[in-house]
Amino acid sequence: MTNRDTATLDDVARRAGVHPGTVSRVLTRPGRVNEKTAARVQAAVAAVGYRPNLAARQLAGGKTSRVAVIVPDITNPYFAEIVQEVQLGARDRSEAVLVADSRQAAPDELSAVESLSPNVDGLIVCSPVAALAMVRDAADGKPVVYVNRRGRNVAAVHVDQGAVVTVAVAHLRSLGHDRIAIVRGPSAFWSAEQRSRLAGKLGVAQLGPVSPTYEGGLALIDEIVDGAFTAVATFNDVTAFGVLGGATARGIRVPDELSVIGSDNIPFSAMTNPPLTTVDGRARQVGRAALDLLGSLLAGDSPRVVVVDPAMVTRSSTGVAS
Amino acid sequence: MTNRDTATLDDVARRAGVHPGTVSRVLTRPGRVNEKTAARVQAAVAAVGYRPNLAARQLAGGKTSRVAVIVPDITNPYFAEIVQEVQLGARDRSEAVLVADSRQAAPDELSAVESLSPNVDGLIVCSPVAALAMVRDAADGKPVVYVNRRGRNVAAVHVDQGAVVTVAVAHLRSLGHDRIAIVRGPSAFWSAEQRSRLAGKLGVAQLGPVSPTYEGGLALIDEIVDGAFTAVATFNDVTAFGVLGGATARGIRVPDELSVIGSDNIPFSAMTNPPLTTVDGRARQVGRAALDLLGSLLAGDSPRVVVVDPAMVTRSSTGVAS
DNA sequence: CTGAAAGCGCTAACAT
DNA sequence: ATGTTAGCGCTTTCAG
Repeated sequence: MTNRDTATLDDVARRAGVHPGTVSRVLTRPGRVNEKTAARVQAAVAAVGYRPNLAARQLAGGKTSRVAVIVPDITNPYFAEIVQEVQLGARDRSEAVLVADSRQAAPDELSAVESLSPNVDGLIVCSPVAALAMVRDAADGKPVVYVNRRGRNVAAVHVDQGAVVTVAVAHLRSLGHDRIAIVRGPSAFWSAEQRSRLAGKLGVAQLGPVSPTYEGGLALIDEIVDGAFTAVATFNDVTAFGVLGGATARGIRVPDELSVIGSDNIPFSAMTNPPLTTVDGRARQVGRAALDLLGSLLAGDSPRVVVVDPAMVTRSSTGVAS
Repeated sequence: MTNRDTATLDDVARRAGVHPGTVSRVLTRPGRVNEKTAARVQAAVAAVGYRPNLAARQLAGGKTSRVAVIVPDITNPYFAEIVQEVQLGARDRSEAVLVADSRQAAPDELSAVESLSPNVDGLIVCSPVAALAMVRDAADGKPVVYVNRRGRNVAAVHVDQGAVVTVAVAHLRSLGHDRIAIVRGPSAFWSAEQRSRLAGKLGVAQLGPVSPTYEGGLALIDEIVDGAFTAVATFNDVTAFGVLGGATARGIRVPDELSVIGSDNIPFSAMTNPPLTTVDGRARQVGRAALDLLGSLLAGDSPRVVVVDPAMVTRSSTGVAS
């Protein structure tokens, strides 16, 4: 009916015949207490089914047992997988996960960080578009891990963007293509800028920038035809779907007349017709690494950067140059 | 650098020249305080940039300003859209959103509800597979809204499952099909059972049950061929993608030889080849309604059930019977 | 309508 | 190694 009375720390203390302070120590600082009393306390905890009151804990000690994840679009399976992985990992550390969707708008991103940070132990910010200094300020001292963005002296985990381009272009060249274009993503994205830089070095043509959506890809087909490209590497899988759609609409056969390669390897990329060749962005690995990194920050380590290697996934949207 | 000192309620009180208790009243029970003092307090709040400490608020008063959403699979865009919509709405009510992914396993679902409920004002549980009574118990008195599941005397918002079947079958029949099959979803799903019941009444053949995944759909193609069905309505879009994939693999042309109709209308369903005809499950509307309903529960209203009408989305995976 | 005082459940300094 | 004592910042009685 109503709340069954929740056992409190004092209840545990009473049952174990110790002072509440001791129970607290057992629960938060293992080792600083006698083994036998600790055991007795643990038994009492189990016996009464004690569950710590997080609000009280936060108020007294500052620890929230919550982390926040901010994503540009939870509807994009790449980020959904990251969130899922973070949530799984967090569950194991008995942390809850707050999520906010920034719709890749800097103001929303900042206000999410600002409103969430007082109530979490740390934050994971995916593909931030706001200036890193502003995000840091908004986080107000709480540790933050950046995903797919790096910066001076901040913790980050990101896919090796240079490798994404290298690997895609190498795949295409091995198929005999020499009229290759890569599609630029929005310039607010760090990843887009990184790829663009490398594409320049590789002497590969660049299309766009376009928004990383189906429509963005669809709109590209004219440029592709006009440029007589035989192969195109898109910014992400959804954009690749758009290119595929545009090709179908124009009667261009993939991969016979045009090779298309995506990026991310979202599950749906295996379900298109033809199945999409893509570069795996390792969403799960990224999510897991981000949480681990946040954990190490929380433990007092200094910021590190984790670079994740992408991987070619060859399916049927790429073929030998005609 | 470190936390810029956060203004406290006492600071506001001091600045406004009133007692802290009064500030609290102004903030939580508008109307119970003199207009002029209220205005003065509001001014002080703005002046010092006061932000309430949620932990303290929860400890003292019980309100958390958080809601939890539990989904079976955040990676499924149908649920991602619901979550996105809930988060958007929650932002407007300055509530934060906790999310947990239950992987459609009853134990995970229950433990998520149990661990989250003490720290939220209410919960939205999507497509629960655990018994409703157990979920209610796990929620320990916190209001819960069920999505796509109904039960005795509980608040719920769900798509009219009967209409999903009716609409799909009507569409197919209008195209001249009379060898129609519907695909059953897992029997733990309320929606699956509802549809199955109606399919029985409609005299439509039933395939499965299969898991609501790509693989589930893929595996169905033999049954479809063996049954000489000319049209199939799947449990959700992802399953439809599997059927599409299976058809392609067997050289069966869609829609010429087989009409396929999905359910949900996830964005990707417009991006397949051919684009999928499907029944829109109104994810955003469902998400919004769930949050509103939770709000009304929180306001003290009694549980209601909101039924959302699905809508036919005709694209190119269905055609006239051959 | 507003001031005063108590206390939510816990952690962290300080004692012992 | 454990007991003791203060609060954390807020809401909510209870007075007046």
